[in-house]
Amino acid sequence: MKTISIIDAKNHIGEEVKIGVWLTNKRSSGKIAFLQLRDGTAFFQGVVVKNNVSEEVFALAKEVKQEESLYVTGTIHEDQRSPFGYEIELSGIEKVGASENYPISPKEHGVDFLMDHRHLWLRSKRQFAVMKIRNEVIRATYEFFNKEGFIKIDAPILTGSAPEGTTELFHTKYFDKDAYLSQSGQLYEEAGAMAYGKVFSFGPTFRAEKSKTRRHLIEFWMIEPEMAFMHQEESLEIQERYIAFLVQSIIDNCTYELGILERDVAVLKKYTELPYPRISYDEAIEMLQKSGEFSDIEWGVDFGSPEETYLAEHFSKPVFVVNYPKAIKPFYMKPHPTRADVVICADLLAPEGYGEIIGGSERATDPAFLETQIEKAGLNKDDYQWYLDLRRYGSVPHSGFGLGLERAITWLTGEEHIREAIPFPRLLNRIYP
RNA sequence: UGCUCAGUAGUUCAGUGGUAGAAUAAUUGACUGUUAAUCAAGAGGUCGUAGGUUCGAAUCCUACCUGAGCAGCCA
Repeated sequence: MKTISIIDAKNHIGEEVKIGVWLTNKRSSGKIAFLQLRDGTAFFQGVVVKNNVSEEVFALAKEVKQEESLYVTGTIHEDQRSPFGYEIELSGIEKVGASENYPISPKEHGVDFLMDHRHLWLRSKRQFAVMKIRNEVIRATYEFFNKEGFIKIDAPILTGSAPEGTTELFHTKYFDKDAYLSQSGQLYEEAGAMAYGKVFSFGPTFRAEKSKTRRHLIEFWMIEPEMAFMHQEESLEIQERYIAFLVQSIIDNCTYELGILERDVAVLKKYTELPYPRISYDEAIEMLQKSGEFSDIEWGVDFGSPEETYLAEHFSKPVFVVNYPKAIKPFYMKPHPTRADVVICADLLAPEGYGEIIGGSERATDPAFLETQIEKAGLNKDDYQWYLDLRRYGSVPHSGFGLGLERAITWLTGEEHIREAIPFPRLLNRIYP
């Protein structure tokens, strides 16, 4: 007898098969029992008919408990009554691991309770769907950048330099020296781009900010491409192609999961249509000033979350906001050739109020300019000598961007909160489990 | 970090000064197509913690702890 996965049930209609499963729920009557089963690939139902099985098997079907692990054997059937389309009529049940008083019931639970049981919550259907989509986004990311000629260059997680705002960095020791957990791999990716042309990183980043919103994690994963011999406009084209590719990949490969989440595929489909609109920071300020709601906003300030949502609502697709004031952006961004007060950069705002998912820019290439910038930002020049070397030895125009993985997943899945886009979220004051 | 709200049964909540409640889960029983199944039964509590007011506090007051939502910061 073949051992199969639930997701492959459609290829085994009429066959007797064996599956290793967990019980998610159970309904039974005197002569029939319905066991809701999951195996990590999908969810479907096992039917046990009293007259067709031994007394022992039916008795076992009646007493099996939520989240007990089982080997079940039976015959796969197509069935219109099943939301999954297929069922298994069981002939045998073998208990593998017991489960007493499983804490998560099919009914409602509060956030705190679920977060304390995150290790078990992951078994639930919605969490399953989100994690599968997360996996598809990661898989599609590798596919996209490989096919575009990028290579993956891993940035270090422990860094020795201490930028000015150390309050938002996690401090640790590196033997007898100070060290900090990475909050971006970008500067290292620039070194990678000068070595290998087009590179990207994918790794965890850490921000010790006291952020407490539905869009922030303390530990999150970032995808940071960096491209040599590339100006802003070409970078924006790669960014929008990348996002469209992610959307198309989950439409193609996550139909079942999107169905579980009740995510409207027609809405997602619109996000694959390129190009995405581009507006300048200046135009964005004008839109906000005319809005009524934000009419007192002045040129030079950064947008808050309500402003980003307002801007994004005016477009049915993600929108690039380009060329922000120099004063509110990091030291490494390239100054605008004709406007001293802005830099060449772009943020990509997701629709539906999900906020900024990409931040990127063209990078400054002049070593003297960068040195001044580093001083102005109050950073230690010695820590950045290696970074300045990148401009001393064959500097070229180059651009890069960073995508917040969990932000993108929250948006793509239509979830309410970023904490559900990562298996074990690290949130303000929450590091268990 | 600020503002707002909330901590009562395993869970989700009601109870706003006078005997601690419901639903659901778990347990036991009934039921041949259930989909958060249904029906019946019994069981389940240091009302976040510490003080205070009162004849009497889950309820009013003070402090603290914990969580959530929003904001700032950002991806």
